[in-house]
Amino acid sequence: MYINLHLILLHPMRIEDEIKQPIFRDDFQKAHINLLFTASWLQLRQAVAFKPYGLTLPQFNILRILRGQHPLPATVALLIDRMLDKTSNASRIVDRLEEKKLVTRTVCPANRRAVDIRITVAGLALLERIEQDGVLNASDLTQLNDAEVQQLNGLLDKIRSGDELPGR
Amino acid sequence: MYINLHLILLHPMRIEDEIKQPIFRDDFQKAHINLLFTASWLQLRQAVAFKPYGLTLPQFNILRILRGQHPLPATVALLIDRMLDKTSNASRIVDRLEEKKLVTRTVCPANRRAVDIRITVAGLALLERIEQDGVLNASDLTQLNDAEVQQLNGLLDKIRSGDELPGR
DNA sequence: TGACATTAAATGTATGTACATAAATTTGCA
DNA sequence: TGCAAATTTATGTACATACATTTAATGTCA
Repeated sequence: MYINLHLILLHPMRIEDEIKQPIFRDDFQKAHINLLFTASWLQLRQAVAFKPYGLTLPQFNILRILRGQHPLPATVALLIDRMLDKTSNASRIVDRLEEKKLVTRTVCPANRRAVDIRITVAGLALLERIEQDGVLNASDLTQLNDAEVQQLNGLLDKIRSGDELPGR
Repeated sequence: MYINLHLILLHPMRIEDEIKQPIFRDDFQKAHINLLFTASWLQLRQAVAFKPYGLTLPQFNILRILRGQHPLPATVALLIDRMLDKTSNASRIVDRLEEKKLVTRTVCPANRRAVDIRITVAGLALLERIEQDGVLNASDLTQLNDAEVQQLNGLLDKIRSGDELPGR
């Protein structure tokens, strides 16, 4: 039930082998934990890969959204709309990118409530360097072949299909 | 590439249908995002389910570890060892459980560096109530059948197999 | 014994998430 | 026109993660 993440990160093995509580109730429970655990594993690998560049994952993602817009600006509302998690706080992530001179913030002249956010030359250069170093490829699912990846996508889509959030 | 979590939470659909950037580079990239995304989806469902009980997920997990030890105490070191993420801060999560009178902290008489942490009667009662209300089952992978769940476990195990963390 | 290393927990700092609220601007309509 | 509602961003609080450092107690060994 409870797993030591860093141990597995360094010495990958089947999830049973790291479980302290003896067994899972059933394969469903195992899959549930396995899913959360594998996602953490991927995220930690990514975070470690980005660390040498002084970026966190959310900061990297926002930079990429901004590059997608470049040379047009993005507003905070656009960033929120495109981020993985809608409720996270784009304003403060942009604060940190601004401190590092990777983005600029200017009041939108057409609508003074809004803020135009633009990636800087330094921001573009940093993204390019990260991509040229192959940081993204390092965290790919290289252990799976094409058929397996398609299977996985089907299963994950199915998990989220056909039901509503209970009690809301 | 970037997905609106809360929309999907309320209206599950295939992951392509929520993507703002037009397409994935390939099925591998899609599976990567799909995995992170589905795990967030499960976690958010769980967090929402625990909210009425005034617990966060890490707090709930630590309570369960403590019940597993009960009536013996656990040390902070034992909690860290059994938690999903070894580097998270068990001390401060125990702080919050202690404020809610769900656990007690006493200096270990045999080793005054260590702290004995025990679940209280109120803590045990809360766990029982949560489980009787079926909160755990609500977040199961009910959309999959037995064969699919086994397939999923195999694929997830395979993702983490056979390589080391690059550059560490 | 006493100096030094080791261990266990707590604390500090930076970041991010989740959620509520505030502040400024714009919109819309009586 | 003028005032309420809506929009856009920023801020505040609580909690958690990640990582470094501190504090206290114990262990080791010359």
